Amino acid sequence: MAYTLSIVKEQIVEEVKNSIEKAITKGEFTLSELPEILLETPREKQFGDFSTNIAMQLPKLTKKAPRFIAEEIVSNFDKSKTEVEKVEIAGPGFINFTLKSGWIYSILKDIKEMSNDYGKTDYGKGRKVNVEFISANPTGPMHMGNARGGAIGDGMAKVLYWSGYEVVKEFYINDAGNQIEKFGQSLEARYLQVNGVEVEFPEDGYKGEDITIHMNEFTQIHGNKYVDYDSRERREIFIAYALEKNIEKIKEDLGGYGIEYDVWFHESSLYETDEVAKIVKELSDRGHTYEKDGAIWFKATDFGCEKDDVLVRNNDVPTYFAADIAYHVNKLRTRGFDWSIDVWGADHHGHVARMKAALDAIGLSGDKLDVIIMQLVRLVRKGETARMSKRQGNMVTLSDLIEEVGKDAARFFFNLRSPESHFDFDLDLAVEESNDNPVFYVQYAHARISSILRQLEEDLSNVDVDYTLLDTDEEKELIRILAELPYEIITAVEKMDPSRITRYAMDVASNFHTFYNACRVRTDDKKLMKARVELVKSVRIVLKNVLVILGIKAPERM
RNA sequence: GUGCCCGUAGCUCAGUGGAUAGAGUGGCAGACUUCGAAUCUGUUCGUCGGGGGUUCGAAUCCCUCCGGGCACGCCA
Repeated sequence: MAYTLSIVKEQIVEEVKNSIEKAITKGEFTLSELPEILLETPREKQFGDFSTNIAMQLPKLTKKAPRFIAEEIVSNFDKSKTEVEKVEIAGPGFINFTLKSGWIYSILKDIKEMSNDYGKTDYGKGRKVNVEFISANPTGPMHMGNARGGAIGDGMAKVLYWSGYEVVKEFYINDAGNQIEKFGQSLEARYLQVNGVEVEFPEDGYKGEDITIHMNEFTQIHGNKYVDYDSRERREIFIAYALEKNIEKIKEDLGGYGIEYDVWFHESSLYETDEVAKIVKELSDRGHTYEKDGAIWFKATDFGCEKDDVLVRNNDVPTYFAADIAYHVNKLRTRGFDWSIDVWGADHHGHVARMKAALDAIGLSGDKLDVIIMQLVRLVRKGETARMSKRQGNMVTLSDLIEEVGKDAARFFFNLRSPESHFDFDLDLAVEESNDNPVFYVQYAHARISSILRQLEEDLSNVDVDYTLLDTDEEKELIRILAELPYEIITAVEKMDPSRITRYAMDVASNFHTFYNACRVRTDDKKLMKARVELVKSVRIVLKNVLVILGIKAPERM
């Protein structure tokens, strides 16, 4: 999967290295270690196709002026080994390369050959990575924060896959622990109320209407016979019933949101297999725990954390933290993932350091875990921010959102900003201006191309393709953007930010629309027309691939 | 109080050591007898939160202060 662009860049980097070595051989300067040579694309066209700042990196190491070094590199640079036409020194010591005009056209050949795979690389070398996201509590429906996590997590999984990783998408079902207890108490109270028994509702219980609905339906099916049951027993029955319903609903909603998981991992399974107890014992055996006030503590402070944390409470019930350690050990050791990426809300950021510390303590490197912390979504309604709480039951659910703004818009919108940006979701605006949503801008470009290709049915198969006819600024600029796709995807992986792909999509669409208004595809000049048809086809491939990554439809008509 | 995230155009955000800080949106002025005007073109808009420092060069790195969010539990 060697793309034209990477070959062209590599040649230049190699030749810059050679030039520096030649200068050293001639005794112009000395250098113990050569820093990495980076080629960047200059903002201004006048500075050529690529530039490097290497001459400005070297003064410290060589004790020579940057311009002197730049001149040495340029005078030793052998253009014939590259696609370079012109080398210039500019500003404080930039070396700017202008390429021969024909080089970009082979990008179009790359795209045509790889088609639906264009953009894929072997960057990840098949390393196994687990992406865990949303992992909403199954005690109720998913909310807008989960929607953001879903768009980010699924997008992240896609760019990893496109970069040559072996990816597993996973949902961690928190079906154990304290909140399940509360869930059971809430269900029980509603059941009794539904059946005419006056009881007080638990103060910190789940107040959402969904709890009552569950128990209404349950009563219709099973009647009121549980009124006289043992409390503990009936709670378990209610929990099992409602949990299954909720998980079903979560799967259904996520299907409507375009997200399919490979693995649904039950927290409760970690207790069934005793993995939680085993991991606590393993930490103890390694000497990283102690007892205090009847509880077992993890010595997180030994691993750079600010305070220690409880693993097992004084009532012998393990904490969520203990289960989470067992879960990550299960991912990284039992199942052998090389890398675990979790998407968490900002309210959990304090958990990151101790989680990594625990993995270090267990002898697995905490570096194998990366957590994408996304800032919380704040809901704005009628200009006012609304607090959302599952227990208060006043939230906007994922299915509400999809119903109002549509799957594509929601997916696009939640991947518009980088995860760490604070995000105000103005519901009124999203509903009211849904036609102005940028998702349509990108989809429109795809539909427009499809329309063009539908209409240009004239048989051009006898005409040879001559890409060099595509020589306007708009055409060349468009081709350059198309060439970036594989690197944009890799950058999204490196920065752990799939929203880069959304912005890239808009960039492609924008350049296409500009081209469309400047150049006519249908012309009397059949050779030119053929070349433009091929260009337009390439744009469609890139748009489609990008929309696949984002989980958004690429419509042929709209 | 301590830790983390954020502060860039009227608004929403890119840019995290390079050249004259960019998009979208809004405002203004234009472009369809011609491949889809859900589009395009031009134009307006900046104490990069304030101050100090590091260096050839800082929105970007360091220090400090201000403002907003989150966390600091034997909750998850």
